[in-house]
Amino acid sequence: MTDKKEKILNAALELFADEGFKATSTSKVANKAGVSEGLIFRHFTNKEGLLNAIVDEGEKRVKLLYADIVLETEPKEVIKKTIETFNTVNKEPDEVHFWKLQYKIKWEMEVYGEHKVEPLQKALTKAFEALGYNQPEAEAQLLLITIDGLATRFYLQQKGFKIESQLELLKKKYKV
Amino acid sequence: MTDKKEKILNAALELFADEGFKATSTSKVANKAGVSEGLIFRHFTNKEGLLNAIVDEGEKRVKLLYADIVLETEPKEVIKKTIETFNTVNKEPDEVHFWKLQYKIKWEMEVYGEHKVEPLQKALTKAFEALGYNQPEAEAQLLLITIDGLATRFYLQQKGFKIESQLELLKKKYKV
Amino acid sequence: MTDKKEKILNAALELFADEGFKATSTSKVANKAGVSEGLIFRHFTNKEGLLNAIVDEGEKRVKLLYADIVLETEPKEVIKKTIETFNTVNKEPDEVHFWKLQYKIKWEMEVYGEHKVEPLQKALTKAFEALGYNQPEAEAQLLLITIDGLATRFYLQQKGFKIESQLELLKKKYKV
Amino acid sequence: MTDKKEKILNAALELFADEGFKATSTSKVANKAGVSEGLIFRHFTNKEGLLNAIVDEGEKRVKLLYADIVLETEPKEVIKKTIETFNTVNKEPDEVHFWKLQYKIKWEMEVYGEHKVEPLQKALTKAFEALGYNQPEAEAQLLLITIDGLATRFYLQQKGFKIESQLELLKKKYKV
DNA sequence: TATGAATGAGACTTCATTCAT
DNA sequence: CATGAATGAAGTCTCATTCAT
Repeated sequence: MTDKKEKILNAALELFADEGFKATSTSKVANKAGVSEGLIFRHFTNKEGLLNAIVDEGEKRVKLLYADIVLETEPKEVIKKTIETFNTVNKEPDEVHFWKLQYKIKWEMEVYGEHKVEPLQKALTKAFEALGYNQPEAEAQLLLITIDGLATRFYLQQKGFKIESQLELLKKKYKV
Repeated sequence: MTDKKEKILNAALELFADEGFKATSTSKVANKAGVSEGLIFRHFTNKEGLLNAIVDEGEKRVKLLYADIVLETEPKEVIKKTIETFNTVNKEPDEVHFWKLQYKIKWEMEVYGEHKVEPLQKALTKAFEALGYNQPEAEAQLLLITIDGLATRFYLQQKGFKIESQLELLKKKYKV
Repeated sequence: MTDKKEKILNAALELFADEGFKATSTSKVANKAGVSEGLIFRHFTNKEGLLNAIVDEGEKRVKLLYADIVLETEPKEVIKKTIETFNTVNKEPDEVHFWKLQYKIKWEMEVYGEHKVEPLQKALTKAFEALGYNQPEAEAQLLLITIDGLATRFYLQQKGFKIESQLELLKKKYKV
Repeated sequence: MTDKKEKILNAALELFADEGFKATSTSKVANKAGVSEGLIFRHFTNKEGLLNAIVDEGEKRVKLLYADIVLETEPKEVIKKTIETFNTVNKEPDEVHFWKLQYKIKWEMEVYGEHKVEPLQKALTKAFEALGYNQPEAEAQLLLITIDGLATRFYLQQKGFKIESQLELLKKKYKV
């Protein structure tokens, strides 16, 4: 990957995340990347190709993120790690743009990457089952949705919203 | 409100909700409304004015929706109604576009209409307090966020996502 | 048809004929027509739509041109008129661009409007048959191709090429 | 001539012939030739240089083609060979692209390489003179134009167009 | 009130060409 | 000789907005 290609990717990530895909012009991306507009198309074919490159790159990160949790055998640990992972990772300053983009895309493109979460959801279901919950599958889904909701808030209005205390409350509720 | 003005409003609501604000051209709106493009500007000044008209109209509906809950005095009833309101209202076929738009706007415009929920959040806080929860404020926020997350899933229309059973599970958890 | 729409059509006809379809930019057309570039697309959707509008308009003229010949009953007159029509009509100053474009398009788009000439070819075939030619169909085709070739020369290099004398020679050969 | 230079030439010939000069991008040529785009410019300076190289190369072939005819002394043979040459040569599968390109260029660049045909035209004029035709020069021109017209049809590939029978008919007309 | 022709800015994209390696 | 990254100008097209009627 050349230096300029990377610069395009980074500029696009930040702009797409902040202003949305449609609202970000390729010229704005080129400008921010310090690159000619044409280069975007030489490297990514399309504006959409640029988006895909970012999303694909993200897919990898998500898998990496879940890998650790999925391998966990202790039920309570699975739940705890699920909650904590989101607390720590999503806030890495470098990654905020990336995650914000993931959320933005859900709405702008109406693509909900369900398949990405599936392994995690299965691990959680097993954990709730082991812990004797009545509807383990529904519990797993509800927990993920709740965390998703928390992340949504976090990315939309960082000012004043303390995600940590909410995650602590969650942990108490699940006794993990 | 004239007949044509209303038609514009409805067409815009549907298109903004389905394709997003930026991605919807005024000509598409005019087309769908069966109206000349110029008329949009006579009635709403500009494209953003059209969006505002829709959002303002929605503000009223939201207040109406909460009015009932906020007046409730029985703590458990407050929680129960909060959960149920979302179950019933958001699914009225005619209103789906409206609510979907609300969610889309949150991301596209990064405007989170927190003030709209404030009265509801206060009522919930009081309810949790009355029921002896340790962190009533955080509890209220968490519940609203969870419901928000459920609604998000619902509007993104994941096939097979049964919001009712999730809401039932929620009610069990809160024993309401 | 509004004034400006007509101006676009005329400018495009002239430019397409002189420089070719691909080599003529829509901005050049707009410029020559004294019109904003966007108007081209409002009226014709596409650059290709603009071309089609011109070609369609031409289709009508071609039919009109043949109408007279096709109705002729005297065999020799059919042949004579076929030759003469091309001599007179194609040279009407206003029409030169139009006919040149027709020839250019044959090559640039590789569309040979065979169907347009069919009625004329049939009339010619009948005429050659009546006059006792051995291969009337082939004769008809050959005559049309020859005239086509003459027109080609005429439009490509007006300077010095005397189409009239060639057409006179043709008439002598067919004794009409 | 290096291997790669030749490959560029061949790719360009085919593409220019099929899609036209303007419509063929240098990148398409490079792609088809299996060569880097830059190499085109090292070898041919610019896109037009590439076209010229092809045309020049063709000039030689044309001269070669006519050489035989021009040297012929028997008048009827001159005419016969003129007609037959086009029948045989233009259809050599490998050469179709080359000849098609010649015709395309006539229209796209409005360059009619009259000088190329001059020696042939002179030879034909002399032949018609010897055979006692009234307007030998005009006859020579008309014959060439007719053959040109036939070739045009042939290269535009009208399905069902049998150039051979047309050329046979021509030969009968000239009694050769 | 309502239309629809018209505009100008800017969007995405293509492309011939240059240049460091 | 050969590559491929990079550029800048230009091309097609979209769109919010204006305005005469």
